[in-house]
Amino acid sequence: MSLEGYEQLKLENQLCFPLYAAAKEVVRKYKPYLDELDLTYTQYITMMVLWENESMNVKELGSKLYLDSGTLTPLLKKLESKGYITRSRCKEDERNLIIQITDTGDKLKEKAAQIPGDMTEKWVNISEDEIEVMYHALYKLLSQI
Amino acid sequence: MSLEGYEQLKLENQLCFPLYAAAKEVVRKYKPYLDELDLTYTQYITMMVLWENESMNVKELGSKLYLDSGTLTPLLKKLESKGYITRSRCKEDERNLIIQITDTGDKLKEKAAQIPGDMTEKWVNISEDEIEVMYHALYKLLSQI
DNA sequence: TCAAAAACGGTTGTGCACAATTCGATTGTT
DNA sequence: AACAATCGAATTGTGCACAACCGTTTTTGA
Repeated sequence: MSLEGYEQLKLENQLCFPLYAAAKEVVRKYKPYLDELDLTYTQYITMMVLWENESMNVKELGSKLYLDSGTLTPLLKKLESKGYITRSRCKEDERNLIIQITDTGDKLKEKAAQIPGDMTEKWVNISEDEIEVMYHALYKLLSQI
Repeated sequence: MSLEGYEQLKLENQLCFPLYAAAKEVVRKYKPYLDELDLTYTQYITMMVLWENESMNVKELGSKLYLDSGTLTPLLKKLESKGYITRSRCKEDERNLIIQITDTGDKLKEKAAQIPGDMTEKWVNISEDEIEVMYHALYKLLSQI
């Protein structure tokens, strides 16, 4: 151990590290619930966008999810093979791939509806105020990209 | 679109999603700085633990980083091949693998020392109070695992 | 004492993430 | 009309993350 100092390089003095670790842990907590829907977390948030918008192209989906085609292309092919969505080229502009939710995919919404409630029960000890502050700070951070 | 409702299933009503997305974006912001050290973000936080503790086994490292051997084993082999650490079995208990930082690895600390400062400049618009609240809420969340 | 259990790290397989590049379709400009 | 630039998605390659399982070493307890 060389002398002292370098306080700023300690894990405990970073905000970024608990952000990174907590995000992973929260995703992990979702797993048992999502297993029942045969969805991963990333597939789940993709379905969330599609439950609100029956039809979107990959670009729009990516901008809402902060994901690019390198992540979405294989993921969407998996959702298609599960029968939850369809993938088809746009007639007016063949560059666009139109993602549409199927009836099967839409029905999943009913089973998924209880998940957010089950999950918030896990955020014990974290007050409404804290959640509010975090929500706004995180979106501020996301807006700066 | 089936009727209305399902408010809880909207992306914008989730705390988990901005947490997941912001964590990724922050890691991405580190990349240009870490490229200069030939480190990825996960390798960087691993080195941070080792800059504070010259010698640790994989288990201890994992519990500090919230990572398991499936992630750490290949990562540590890469750090070894870069010459930043050494890997050797513990004589007293052959089950343990001792990770030790090398002189080269320790020197990296000097170059890394400016990164936290460079990064905090990017958290513009987020107040000290908000950072404080987030820090404690995230660790509360991590403690509940 | 000695077999069962636990601990530790490694391996395998799946699924993201993301940078960089490629490819075909479309648009803008001359 | 022609062609360069742009756009949207796909592809390639690297590096996590994590569950599930395995092999070896150590500890435990009947």
